[in-house]
Amino acid sequence: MGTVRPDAQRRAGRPPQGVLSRTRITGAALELIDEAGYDGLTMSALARRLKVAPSALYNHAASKQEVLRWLQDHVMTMVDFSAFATEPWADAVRSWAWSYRGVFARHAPLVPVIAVLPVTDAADTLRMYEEVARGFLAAGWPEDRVVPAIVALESFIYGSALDVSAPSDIFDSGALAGEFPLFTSAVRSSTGSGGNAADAAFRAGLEGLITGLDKQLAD
Amino acid sequence: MGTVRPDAQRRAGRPPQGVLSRTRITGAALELIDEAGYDGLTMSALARRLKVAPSALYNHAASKQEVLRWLQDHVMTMVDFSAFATEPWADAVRSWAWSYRGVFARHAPLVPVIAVLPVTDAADTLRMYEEVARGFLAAGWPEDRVVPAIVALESFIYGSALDVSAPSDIFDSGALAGEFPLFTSAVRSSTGSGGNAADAAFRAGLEGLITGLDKQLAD
DNA sequence: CTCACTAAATGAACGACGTTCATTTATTTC
DNA sequence: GAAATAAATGAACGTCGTTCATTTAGTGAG
Repeated sequence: MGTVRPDAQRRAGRPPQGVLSRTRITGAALELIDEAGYDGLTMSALARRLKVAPSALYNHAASKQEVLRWLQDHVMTMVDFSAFATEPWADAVRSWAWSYRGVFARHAPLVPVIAVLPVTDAADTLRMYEEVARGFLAAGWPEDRVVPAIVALESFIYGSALDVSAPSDIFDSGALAGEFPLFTSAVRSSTGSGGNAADAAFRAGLEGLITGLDKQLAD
Repeated sequence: MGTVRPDAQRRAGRPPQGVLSRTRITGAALELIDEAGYDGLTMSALARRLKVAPSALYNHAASKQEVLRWLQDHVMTMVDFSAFATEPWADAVRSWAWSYRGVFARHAPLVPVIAVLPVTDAADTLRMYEEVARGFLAAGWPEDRVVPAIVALESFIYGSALDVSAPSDIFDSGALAGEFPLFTSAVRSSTGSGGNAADAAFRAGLEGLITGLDKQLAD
């Protein structure tokens, strides 16, 4: 009897073929974030986009935290670490770090999530670490110093990713400028020289880290 | 007629002497965090501790965000930057950075707040920046490179503070260990050598940054 | 083939949280 | 002394993450 109603609401009960999956949820979450930012990423909005009731999500993800974990692992695939296979260590680190920061600057709210979340079962994330570790070892790093060095670089990268999303006038001392003349003047003279402030800080720190770590290796 | 009832509930209307203030709200928030962590820091819990209705808080703070801003500024006073007045640049940076990281490791949830929040009207925060800037200038840093260097150090410090609050088994590759042998082995050999993993990474990165930045200055 | 079991959807409901608003009372200002 | 402002109460709201009973479809054992 009933004709097919394409946009009709789904009846209750298990649908003929699966509607949801980790992949589809992660994809929808990414689209949502691009359109509405992380504030727009709510379980309801996610469900709406997937044309599903919010509670249906909980048949696949145990919590919103888990969705964020999937997201983090997926976002990690956007980081370009290919240079470790071809370039010398310093160049590879430089290219990897810029890519890494760029990706997470657009996903700053994930940073606190990542930093605290175990990497277990995050295959894509582990893939990156494996290749980066290979690059360090190939450059002659002793095995026991590889992970601390990577963690140090990552800490800098995460902090810098947060810094990118800061407003450009973050250091505006406002009415208190008179009380803090040295700093106020230094802020002016660094922004005055053109170019993005966050980029300048990242470049300075990254180059410092690269030469500093390299020097540690020589000792 | 009515005897004084010390623990009686307050009547509506403005009380004879002020009950709330920025200082008292910030203090109560800190106590609350110490006892119940940042998850326990809700406007209701804050109000309860101050023996006040939740809505009363909004006569003083425009939002919870503003309370966090106060908190951030207050927490900043716990950072010890006194070494800039007495020690040589590298030693001062080292001592400041360790203190800074230590403080914010205990206040990791503030990190994303800080990184995005303008410093305007945060007098205590500006006080620190002023003194740090003075130290850099005294060490011969050109004015236009002071702020990028400070921001680079801060980015590293914030990222490292997040790292401290990560679980120690964050790099446990679990069932996937077989697929990523180099990284898995490197993780084992770095944790095996005793000592705190986060501390080792922070030390490596900080020393790298200090020598790297110092070298940039020489050029 | 059938029957139990499991997977996956709906929709109603909950509790917590941040926040707003009308109201009341005290203090400050003119 | 009157008017304006500051600061409290208490009720209410909307959103969000999450749970649960219910319904339906696929799956596997005998």
